[in-house]
Amino acid sequence: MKEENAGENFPPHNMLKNTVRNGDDELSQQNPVKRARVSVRVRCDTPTMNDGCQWRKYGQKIAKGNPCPRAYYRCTVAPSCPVRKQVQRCADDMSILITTYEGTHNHPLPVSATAMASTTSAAASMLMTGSSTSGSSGATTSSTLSTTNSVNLNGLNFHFSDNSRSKPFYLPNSSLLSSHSFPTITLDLTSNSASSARLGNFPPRYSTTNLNFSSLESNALPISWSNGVLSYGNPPYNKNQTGSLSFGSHPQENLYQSYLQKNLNPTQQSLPPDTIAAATKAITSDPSFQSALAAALTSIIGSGGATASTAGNQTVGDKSSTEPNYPILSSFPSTSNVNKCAPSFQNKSPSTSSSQPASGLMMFLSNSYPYATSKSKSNSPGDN
DNA sequence: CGCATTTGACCGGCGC
DNA sequence: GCGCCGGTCAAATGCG
Repeated sequence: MKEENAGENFPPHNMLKNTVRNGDDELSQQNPVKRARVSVRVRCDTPTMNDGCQWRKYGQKIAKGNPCPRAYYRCTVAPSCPVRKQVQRCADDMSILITTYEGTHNHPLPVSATAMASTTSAAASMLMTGSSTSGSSGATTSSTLSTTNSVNLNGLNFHFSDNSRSKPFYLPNSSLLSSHSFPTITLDLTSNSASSARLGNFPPRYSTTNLNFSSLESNALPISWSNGVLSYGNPPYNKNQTGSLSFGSHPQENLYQSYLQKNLNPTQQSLPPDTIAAATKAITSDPSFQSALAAALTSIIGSGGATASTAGNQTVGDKSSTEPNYPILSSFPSTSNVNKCAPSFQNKSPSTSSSQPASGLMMFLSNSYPYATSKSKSNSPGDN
C-alpha cells in the first residue's frame, strides 16, 4: 500500500506533488476504475460535523459559484490514513453543510465513526457495484431520462443516480462533487423542507447518488438497535466524545461485510445489471444495510447523547478490529471538531463535546443550530 | 514548545 | 494551445 500520504507527507520533502496524487493511488488500489465518494448533506450551522474521526484541515478554497469556501480535511487518526473530506456549505441554503468523504480508512475508527462509515461504505459499495454494471446497463437509467432513482425506506429516501456518465454534480454551485467520474452518493440529512427543495433541483442528469434522509424521525429509524447489535458505550477512540455507540460484540464492520457479501460485493456483483434501480432496491431492502444505516444515524445522534445517557454500560466494541483495513469507505458527519454540527447542546460543552441527548437527532436533522464555532480543533485524539 | 489552522502559491486536469 | 478550476502543499501565525 502506498501510503504516500503517510502522515509524513506533509514534511517538506516532496514539495511538489509532482506526480504523486495519493488519491489516485489509493484509487487504483482500491478501485481500479473508480472510487465512490459519499457526500453528506446536513443542516448544520457549525463549520463542520462530527463524525468521530480526527481531521486536520489542510486547505481551503473558494469554489466558483459558491460564496462559501470549501475546506479540505485529512484524517489524522492514523498517519497513513488516506481518507479526505471536503466540507462546504450549500450556497442555496447556508444552513446546509455538505461534507464529502473520500477514501478508505486504513485504521480502526471510533465506534461512532465506524457506524456511520459502514453505512456510507455500504452505500458506496453498492453504488459502485451498480455503477460498474451500469456500463452495460447503465444506459438504463439514463435512457429513462432520469438518472436518479429514489427509494423510500422507512422514511428514508435514497436517491441513486448514476453519474458515471453524466455530470457529476448536482448542486449548481458546487463542484463539491466534482469528481469527474467517480460515483457519488449523497446522504441527505437535511430537513424535508431543505432537502426536498434541494432534491427538487436535481436535474436528472446529475450523476450523483443521493440518500435522502430528509424525513428522519423516530419512526424513521426503525432501527434495529434493539437487536442488540448496537449498544451505547464509550468508544475506544474519542473518549472525549460522548456520544458514541458501540457494537456489542462485533464492530459494525460485520454489518458492512455481511452486507457486502450478500449484496454489495463489488467484485461479484450479485446485483442484476439492472442498474442502480436494482441496486437501490437491493440495498434498501437489505436489513443489514438498514441496520448499518441506523447505526450511522444513531452515530450522528449518538455523538451527542447516546452515550451520555446510556452510556452506562458500554459495550465497547472497540477496535476490536485490529484489522489493517477497515472496510469503511468514509466516515460520517462528524465530530471531529468542536464545531461539530450538533445540537445546540454542544454549546454547553465546549470541551468535549458531546453529550447530546438523542433528541439531538431530531434537531440535528431538522433544525439549524447556532454557530458554535470556536476554533476547530480536531477532535479527540482518540484514545489511542 | 508543539500542534493545528490559515492563507497563498503551485500543479495538474479538463474544457473551450 | 490557452485558460479556468479544483486540489494539495507548505510556510507562517495563533492557541493550548
